[in-house]
Amino acid sequence: MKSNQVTIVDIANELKMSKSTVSRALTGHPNVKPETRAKVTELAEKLDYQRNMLSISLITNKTKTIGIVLPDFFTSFFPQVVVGAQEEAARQGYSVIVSQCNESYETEVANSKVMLANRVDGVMVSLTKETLNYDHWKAFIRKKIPVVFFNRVCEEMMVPKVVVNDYDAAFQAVKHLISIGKRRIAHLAGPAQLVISRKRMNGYRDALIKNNIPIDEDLIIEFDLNLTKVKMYVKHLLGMTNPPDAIFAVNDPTAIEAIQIIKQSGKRIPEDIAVVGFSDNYGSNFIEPSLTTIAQPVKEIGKTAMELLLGLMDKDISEWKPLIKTLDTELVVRNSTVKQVLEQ
Amino acid sequence: MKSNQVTIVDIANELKMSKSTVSRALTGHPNVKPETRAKVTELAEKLDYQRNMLSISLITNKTKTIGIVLPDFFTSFFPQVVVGAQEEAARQGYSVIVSQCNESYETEVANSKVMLANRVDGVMVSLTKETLNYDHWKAFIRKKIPVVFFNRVCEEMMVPKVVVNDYDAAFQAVKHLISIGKRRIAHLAGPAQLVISRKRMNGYRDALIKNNIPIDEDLIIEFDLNLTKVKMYVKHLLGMTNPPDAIFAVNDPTAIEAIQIIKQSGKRIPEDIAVVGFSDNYGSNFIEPSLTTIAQPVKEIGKTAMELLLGLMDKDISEWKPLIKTLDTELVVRNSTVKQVLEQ
DNA sequence: CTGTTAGCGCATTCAA
DNA sequence: TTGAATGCGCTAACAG
Repeated sequence: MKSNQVTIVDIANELKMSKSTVSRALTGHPNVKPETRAKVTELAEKLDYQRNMLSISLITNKTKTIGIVLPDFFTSFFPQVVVGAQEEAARQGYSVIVSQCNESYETEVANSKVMLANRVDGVMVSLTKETLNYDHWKAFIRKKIPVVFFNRVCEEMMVPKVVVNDYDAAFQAVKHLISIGKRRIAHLAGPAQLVISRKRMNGYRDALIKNNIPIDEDLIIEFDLNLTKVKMYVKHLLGMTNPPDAIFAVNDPTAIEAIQIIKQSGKRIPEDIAVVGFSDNYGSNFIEPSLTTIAQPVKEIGKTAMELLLGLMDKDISEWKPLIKTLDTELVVRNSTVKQVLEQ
Repeated sequence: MKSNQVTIVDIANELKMSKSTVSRALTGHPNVKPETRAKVTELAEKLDYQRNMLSISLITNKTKTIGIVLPDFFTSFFPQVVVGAQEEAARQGYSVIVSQCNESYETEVANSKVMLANRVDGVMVSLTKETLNYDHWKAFIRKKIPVVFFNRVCEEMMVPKVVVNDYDAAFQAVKHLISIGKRRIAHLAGPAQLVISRKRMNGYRDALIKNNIPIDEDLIIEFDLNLTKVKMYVKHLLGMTNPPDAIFAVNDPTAIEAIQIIKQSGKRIPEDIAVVGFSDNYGSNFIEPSLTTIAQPVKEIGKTAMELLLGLMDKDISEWKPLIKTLDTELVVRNSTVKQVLEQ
């Protein structure tokens, strides 16, 4: 089936000149008579000629396409990261191809193959909660295709990463709980294979220790982020003989789930039990009580990761520095810890 | 810069055979001695050979890539559509390239150019709220690149579309409000250039008429979906001498915004004023009171649109039928209209 | 069964 | 300033 798109040959024939001249005229090559260039560009415009990036990619071995691989598309977090990343990519003349993995390691591997097949010039990756093996990403490095991790990063790979100050943020969140008088602070933690889970956990532990509050391992529940399990955990916590007076959740969806269970139980938030989340997802400001949480600079994470990635583009692999950018977060205090004065 | 990826030539040289034999062995061509094929595939495996889709695309004039252009990534709606679409695309061996437009017409045009430059085999489009000119999409048809609209469709283009029964759903929603005793039902409507806005508006009007309730134009507020304006509108409605006893909002974010304003005003939901939204977005089930809304089969919308699009792939343009698929929605009754019995 | 050749659309030598 | 020739990696048509 013949192409329906106009090619350089079409223009050359029409204008009775060589393809190379047309090509030069179209690519802004200096050695073209202005008059010739005018004729060519005019006809190209008229015919709605579009350069075939495929052939150029074949020649240059560059596709000007960046792959973004995400663990999920469920909350507002990752889509917003994509927005930031895409803007930056567009600014630098790159397109973006996105795929999400439904938090499945196998899908992640499959998606990495898609990126390879599409000959992306680089990938921006956030790992699924299942991912423990990184061979599929190491293969990119072997092929000299740069990889940048963000949010859910791979510690053992020496590549650029964009993260937030998870440890500090968690520390601040727990400190905030302590400052409002809470002492038995539970932690609904993410799976230990995720670096962010461990960092938030450490921030939690250290905040307690620094404030001379003994750590009660019974108040720490680590789980796989499967939200259906939160109900059971929260009920368990509430039913303890010495129940917690606060919960620090590893992320907002977990915190939101927890809030609903606590409300059903009849306990008051924050008086009986305060709740803090992480990320300031969509919805966290209008759940009742509104959720105190750690706001991440979502779009900036995407933008920064893309900048880091594109920065490696023209460099030799020997110059790839495993730079780690740590962005700042902000504790957003809402009603789930401190009742706010209603503003009109 | 030489490619770092293994090519067929590399394998052919290593094995001292012709490139065509290697190619045949790798593509599953029947006329290859099993022994030869074994040798080739083994070496390909070992060298981590990856077919360069670029050259194949150049030959076949097909990229096996579908573009998805969305108005925004703000709510959970469009990302979920992408998930459905991507799954179906992957199933049929296609990749997907996504871009979102921040509800800007100009960005939509720019994104359409990106899709063209990337030589997508087809596009799945939902229009921005600003879009009134469709030349950029008509250009696709001229180039024989199929276009399928979904959700925010273009009426004047005769191409396949995937929508939900917006009219019926709106009708049901308003009928539901009437059934619980509401009579002065306001409508926060979307901009008239969006077909979905008009259909929902018509469903709203007809439901009132069918139930012998006079339409009060003062209760109908059409706006550009800019959420910051909702506060003003709702306050205006609440301040009327004869205020509405219900609000039907064109989408969930609007309804959620409305609920918050109403709560601040001290009015009770649903006793004083009931609220219904549209789409069942993330968050609608946990806002308080939880939002009665119309649930859309989000992933199925994506899947269906992709099926329709891929169905056109091998067909001649003369066979493209402007099929319109209308998917069913479901009224989800929650506390913003009828207080539910708490389930444990 | 395997090798040879041509060509997809373009940019880029080298010649003129 | 322009034209002709080469090749990016691969498949397919044509010979053996």
